[in-house]
Amino acid sequence: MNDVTTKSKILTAARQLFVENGFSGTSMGKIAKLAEVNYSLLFHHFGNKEQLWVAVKQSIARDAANKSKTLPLSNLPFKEFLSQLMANSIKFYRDNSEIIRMINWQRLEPAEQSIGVTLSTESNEWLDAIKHYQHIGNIDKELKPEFIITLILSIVSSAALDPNVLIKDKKDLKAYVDFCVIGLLKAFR
Amino acid sequence: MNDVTTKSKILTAARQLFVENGFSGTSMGKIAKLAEVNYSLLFHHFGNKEQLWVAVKQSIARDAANKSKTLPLSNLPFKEFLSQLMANSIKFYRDNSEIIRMINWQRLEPAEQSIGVTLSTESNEWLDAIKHYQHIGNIDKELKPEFIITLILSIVSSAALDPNVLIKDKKDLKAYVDFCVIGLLKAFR
DNA sequence: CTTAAAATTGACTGATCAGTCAATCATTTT
DNA sequence: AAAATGATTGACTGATCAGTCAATTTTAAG
Repeated sequence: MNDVTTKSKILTAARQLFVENGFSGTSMGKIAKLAEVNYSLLFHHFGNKEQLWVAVKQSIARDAANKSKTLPLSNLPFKEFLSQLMANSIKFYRDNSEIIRMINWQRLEPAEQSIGVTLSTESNEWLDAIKHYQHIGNIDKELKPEFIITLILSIVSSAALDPNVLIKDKKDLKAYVDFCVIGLLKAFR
Repeated sequence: MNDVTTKSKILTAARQLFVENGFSGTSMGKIAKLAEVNYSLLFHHFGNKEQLWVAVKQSIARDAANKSKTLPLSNLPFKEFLSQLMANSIKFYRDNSEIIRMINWQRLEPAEQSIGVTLSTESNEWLDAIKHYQHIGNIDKELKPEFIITLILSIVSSAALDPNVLIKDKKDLKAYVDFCVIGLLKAFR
């Protein structure tokens, strides 16, 4: 029953290699070697490569779920709310590059079953927060909350994920976030 | 000298498979089979797998360059300019999903040399257009043109690329683009 | 202590992988 | 017509791939 150790050693190694090289770029042999574990044990503990891939995705998703809480409190002034929302989201993306890579692999590689890694299951909470700020007059009530969320999310994800030529260091990023917050305030009023 | 036909048959097949499955997800054998060409000919015409991969990237980049022109004319009213810019860009992304997939493969898979497929080399023209609209008073002169471009680009790329739960059909997209244009007009003033 | 169950090992399979090579075929040059 | 050049073929290599299996060791239960 050294099972926990061995199984988790395999999972850790698989996670690292799958995140780095994707499904078809990773071989069971390399996973076994990295985990310092007999090759056959991978199949004993996980069945086959695809089941191991699924297990890795679930493991990453579980970790991500525990670290979420990107949404600030709705009793903040709207400007602060926006500012924190963007900062939190960008930090979340930055801190969870594993998930990001995994999501991107999942998008590109032939989809067996896309259950597993996803982002922003908290959409409903976002919607509620937006509606709240519409109700107290910070956001034009004519604007569709779905559009507002989509807009914010696309800004945030690009800022955090895309390697941007125009925004190089952290100072630039901070300035850019401020620029966006001020712009969004005007846009939504 | 049936070279043109054979070589291009290989390139076409390779392009399809590389775009679908990436570098390590594609085998030379499958390319040969799809191209209906002798296996050894791939090496005779392209050297090895990586050189074929590079050739495919160049081929895609070349095609994309010919189809660019996403930038509207700067003598349009700013609102029309923004509107057309977003529509053109989204259409460009939609029409060139091959390039998009290739860029994403390139981002994920171990980078040998990232020459080849890239987007928005026209950044300078974008900058000039923004500065022009700042000069004639449509955009606040205090705002950094780089930030403005980054913002527009991130909105556009997300709208075109990310599978969005909240925006399903073309009507939604059109409405969303209008929403963004109006918002950006207010934000930049 | 005995026995059953689980963990671990190493040897093995057949398929596929990228790449080579000498021989043949087709075309062009001289 | 002869020679040279390039295109094409098929047979081959050694490495790696995912996966199997029987035998052995370790651990847990009665």
